[in-house]
Amino acid sequence: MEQKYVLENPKSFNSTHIFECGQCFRWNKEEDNTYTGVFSDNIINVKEENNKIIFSGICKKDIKNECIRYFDLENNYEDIKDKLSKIDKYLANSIKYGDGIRILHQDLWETLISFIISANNNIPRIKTIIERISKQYGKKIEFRGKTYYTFPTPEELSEASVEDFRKLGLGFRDVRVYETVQKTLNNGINLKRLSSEDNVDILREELLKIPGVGPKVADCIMLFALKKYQVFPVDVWVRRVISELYFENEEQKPKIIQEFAKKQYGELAGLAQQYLFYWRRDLA
DNA sequence: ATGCAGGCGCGCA
DNA sequence: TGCGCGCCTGCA
Repeated sequence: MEQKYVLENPKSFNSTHIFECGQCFRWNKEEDNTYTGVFSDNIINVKEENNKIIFSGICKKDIKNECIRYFDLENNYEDIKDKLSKIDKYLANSIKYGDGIRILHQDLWETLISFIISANNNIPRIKTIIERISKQYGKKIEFRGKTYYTFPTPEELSEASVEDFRKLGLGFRDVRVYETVQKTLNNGINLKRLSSEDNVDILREELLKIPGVGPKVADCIMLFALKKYQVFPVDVWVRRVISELYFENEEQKPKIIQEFAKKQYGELAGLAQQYLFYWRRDLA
C-alpha cells in the first residue's frame, strides 16, 4: 500500500543534484523526470512540482519520518551554503551550480559494500553490480507494476560464495566483499558500534581494518552513512579540481589535498567536497 | 583498440 | 612509512 509525504516550499532540494552527485547508486530517473529508488525497505518516488516535493511509495514505517531522516530534511542547507560560500569564490561558484545538493543519510551496511565495489570502478558498472546483488539476494517488493529489490542484509549475503560474487561481475573485489560479509557475521565488524562512534579518527581506524576499505572508501562511508560532514573523500576528480583551482594545476598528492581541505573548509569540508565534485565532474 | 573508471593491497626500499 | 604496480570488467 502506497504512502505519501508532501514537503511544501522546499529549500535546497534538487533531485538531479542529490541523485547525480555520486553519493548513491540506487536511484534512477523515470520518463517523467521523477526519480525512483530503494533505501532500507522502502521504494520511493520523488517528484518535484511547483514548490513541492512529493515523496510517495512503499514504506513499512512512516514515510514522513523515513524521508526526513534519509533526505537530511532537518538540516539547514541555506545556512551551510552561506557559510561555505564566504570561504572563497571557487567554492561559492560550485555551490551556485549544485545548490540543491543534500547529503543523504544512507544505510551503513549498504554504503560499506557499495563503496568497496566502487574501487577502481565506474558508476554505471557499480550500479549494475549492486542491482544484480540485490536481485539475487535481496527481498522483492512490487511498486507501480515494477519489481524492486532491497539491498541484502549480511545474513542474506552470506548465501553467496566468492565464485557467486565473481559471476555477478565484482571482479577482484569478490574476496573483499565475501570477507567483509563473513567478518560482519562473526562480529569482527560491529555495525552498531561503528554507527555510534562519534570520534572520526577512531572510526576511520576501525573502518580501515575492513577488507577493501582504504582511505577514500572509509571517508565516503563516514560522509554518506554516518553524517561526518568534516571528512573530505579524495578521489581522482577531487584531486583534479583542488589541484586546478588552488595549486596552479599542479597535481597534489591526496595527503596534501586532505590537509588543504581541512584548513580551507573546516568542519563542513565534506559538503564542500560534494559541491566541488559535482561541478567539476559535470564539466567533463 | 588500449586506456581508463569515485582504489586497495601487496611487495620492496 | 612511503612508494610503485597489478588487478576484474565494461565501455569509449
